[in-house]
Amino acid sequence: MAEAVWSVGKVAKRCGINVSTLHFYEQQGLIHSWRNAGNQRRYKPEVLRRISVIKAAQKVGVSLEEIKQAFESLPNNRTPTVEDWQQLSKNWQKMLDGRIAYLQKLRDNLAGCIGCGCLSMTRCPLYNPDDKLAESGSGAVLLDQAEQRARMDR
Amino acid sequence: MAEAVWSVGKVAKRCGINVSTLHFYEQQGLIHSWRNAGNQRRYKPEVLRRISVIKAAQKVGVSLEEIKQAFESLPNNRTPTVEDWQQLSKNWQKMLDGRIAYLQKLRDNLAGCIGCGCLSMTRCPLYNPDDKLAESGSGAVLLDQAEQRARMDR
DNA sequence: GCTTTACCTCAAGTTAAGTTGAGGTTCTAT
DNA sequence: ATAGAACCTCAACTTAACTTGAGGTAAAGC
Repeated sequence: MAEAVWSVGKVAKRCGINVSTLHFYEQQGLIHSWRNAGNQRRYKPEVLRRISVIKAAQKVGVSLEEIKQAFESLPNNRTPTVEDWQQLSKNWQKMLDGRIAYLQKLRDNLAGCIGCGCLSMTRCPLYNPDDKLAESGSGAVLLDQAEQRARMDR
Repeated sequence: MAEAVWSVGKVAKRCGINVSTLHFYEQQGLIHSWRNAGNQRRYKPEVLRRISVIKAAQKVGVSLEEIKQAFESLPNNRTPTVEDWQQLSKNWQKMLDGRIAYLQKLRDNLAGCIGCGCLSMTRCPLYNPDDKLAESGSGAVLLDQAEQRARMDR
């Protein structure tokens, strides 16, 4: 069975990150520890889950700041329960769905667009400087905005 | 019809970016210009396409370095043809497909994982420190790696 | 008991991707 | 022909996310 208390070095090794990164995350309020008699950091196994989530999130481009905010929904007075984590998971899924949708649209538009040779500033979705795809969420947004631009340019 | 030559300010405005960013991109070798008699930058309309691609790529987390490498497949002695851009588009699509696959796996694993409460270091995909999902591309990679870890841990 | 390894703090350095500012020149519009 | 907008260079600053290093303490192994 796993021990209930982890040292900074153990956590670092298990997670494949540097000790300095753990110091840093703690300083940023992303993880927490207490100290032993000799002033060394001690962790609950819970920290491993947090770090996993941090790393997973970073891979998809979420900033530490956003991660921190997500973690604020977790209780800091007690160890998060399954339900606490499930709630966070739900929120993340929405975000992930959004990102997936964005990527898919981008891929599909690139196919028709990047190689089309049209060079029409007013029509080509790619030239749209301020598309809000990630937020807007549904439909042929790129094309809609291209239409709007075409109208404006007249 | 659009003029064949653009000033730095026009490009910046059209693309919704700062003039300083154009200077920066040029310095990084991502875009090119020539100078007029008064030493001011002049651009071919082609630059708009480049910037659109840069911006689109950045949104999905591609670094300028990677973008630069992708651009190196474009000819620098002549204006890129439709075929040149189509080739780049193809490469990007592979990359985008990879990222989409990664996000989908992540989302699905989060669903089963983040809220499961298992805390089993050896089994939980999320604890896998060095997953190479993005590169490996296919199959139940997360789970495979969790298996490997379980074996190693014995 | 002693040595080696792990840990501590705090300050400074690093990389990416820009931004800001000073000091000076060129365009453009009236 | 002149004012104001746009442009130029170069250096320094900014933010995120860490890393490195110095100088010192604690813990673990033999």
